[in-house]
Amino acid sequence: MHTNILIVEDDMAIREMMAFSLKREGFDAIKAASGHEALEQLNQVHPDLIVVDWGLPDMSGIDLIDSIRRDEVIKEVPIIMLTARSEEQDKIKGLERGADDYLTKPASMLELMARIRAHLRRSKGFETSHKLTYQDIEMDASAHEVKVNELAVNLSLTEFKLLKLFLQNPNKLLAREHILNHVWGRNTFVEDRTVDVHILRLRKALKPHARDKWIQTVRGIGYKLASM
Amino acid sequence: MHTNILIVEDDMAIREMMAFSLKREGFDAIKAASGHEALEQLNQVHPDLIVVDWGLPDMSGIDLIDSIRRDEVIKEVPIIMLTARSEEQDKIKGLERGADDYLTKPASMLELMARIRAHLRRSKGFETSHKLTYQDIEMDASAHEVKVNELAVNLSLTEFKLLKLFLQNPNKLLAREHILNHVWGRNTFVEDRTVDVHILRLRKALKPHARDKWIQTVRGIGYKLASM
DNA sequence: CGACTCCATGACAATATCGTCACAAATATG
DNA sequence: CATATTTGTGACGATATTGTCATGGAGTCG
Repeated sequence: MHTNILIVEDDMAIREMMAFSLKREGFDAIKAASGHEALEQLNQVHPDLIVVDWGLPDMSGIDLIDSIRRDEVIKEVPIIMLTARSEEQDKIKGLERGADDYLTKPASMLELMARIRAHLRRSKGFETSHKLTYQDIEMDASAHEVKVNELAVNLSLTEFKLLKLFLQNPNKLLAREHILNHVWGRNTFVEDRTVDVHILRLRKALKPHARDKWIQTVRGIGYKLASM
Repeated sequence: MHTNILIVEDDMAIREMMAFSLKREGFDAIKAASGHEALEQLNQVHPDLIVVDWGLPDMSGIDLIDSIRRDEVIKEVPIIMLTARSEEQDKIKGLERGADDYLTKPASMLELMARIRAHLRRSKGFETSHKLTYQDIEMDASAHEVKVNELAVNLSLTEFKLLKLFLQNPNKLLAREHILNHVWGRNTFVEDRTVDVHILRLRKALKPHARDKWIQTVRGIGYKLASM
């Protein structure tokens, strides 16, 4: 079976050396020299792991990670950041923003390979059960079913996606911006207020079967799923 | 929700420092000073993540990893190795043998915390909450929650940001100028006195649940969060 | 002890934000 | 094709939040 690894690195020498090492180890290397090239590649292939250089000619590696993590399809892919800087703050920023690992250049190819294998070992056999629950709310994402207190609830598609997002982030505050990106997608132009209306509809749909106030309003920011 | 982290480290100073940092960030730290102590602990609790020192008095950290990975119940737990040696061969051996990550001592606590959160994000499927605490005050920024003495406190957005700034700089004197820049932003035109009013409101909000005087006035300059 | 500066506090008006409804357009359903 | 359902948006009243001011009190200094 093929294991595809995407290398995003503008320095040709390093890029080719990494590709060579990867092939030596039996992986398939996909190459990109810039952030936009990487995004183009990602429209075609869904790699098993991505190695990203911090400093790219057109965008920061962090921005690229943001884009990937916001894409519903590929957001689960492990990402290893690579950088010439060794400042601790960069490392921490990278890890906080969604990178899974962080290496400082000049990186040892052997260590990079070892870390790649460690991450792949994890993500293989990664089976997400499509059941999500929070208290009395049960969702079977693959069957597109929602139950509250064992009673089936009928939700429109948007309401369903909205509830799914909440169930994936229980007790977390979700900004309207964030909700828009994840439920409607990044390139759609929808008013902020629209979120409110759909929250209202979701609340109405959940209300009959259970106690109210599952979705709380955080004034000035957004909403969160929480028990009061 | 509790997130248990097992620290396996024979050096007491390092072990306690790590435990302290973990608690500060809202994790529950379990401690073990040797391999056998670790295995005993693992019979009782199933931690969400394990930090293992390479050199233990009774067994090598690698042997401990082997034991863990052979146990059907806990073998999935993420493991971060920590070592005084920086030899590349050790790193690679550790990663090949089942560690998920590898840090060289003296490790920065901030980097360790960032990596811990990155691994938990993977294994738990969502962001771990990032907590700030100072004495009886607890703030979970991602959930937008503040508790004083375990009791929830309702804060407006400005009050929340203000308290967050204080919690990020405990015991530090913050000038009004500085507060304005960080809470209101650099390009907003707000009177200095406005800070005073919001300090007042924040004090009022915190007061009912706990002893007063957390936020002290420093005449002529600003305020600071400090215990008297 | 004055004289002065600086801060705490309450009141208030302006503003921002939210919940809700109604409606029209888009889409699905039969 | 006719009829539901879903979806996005504007409007508007209710409510929370916010910035500013006025006032009195506390702190500081010679």
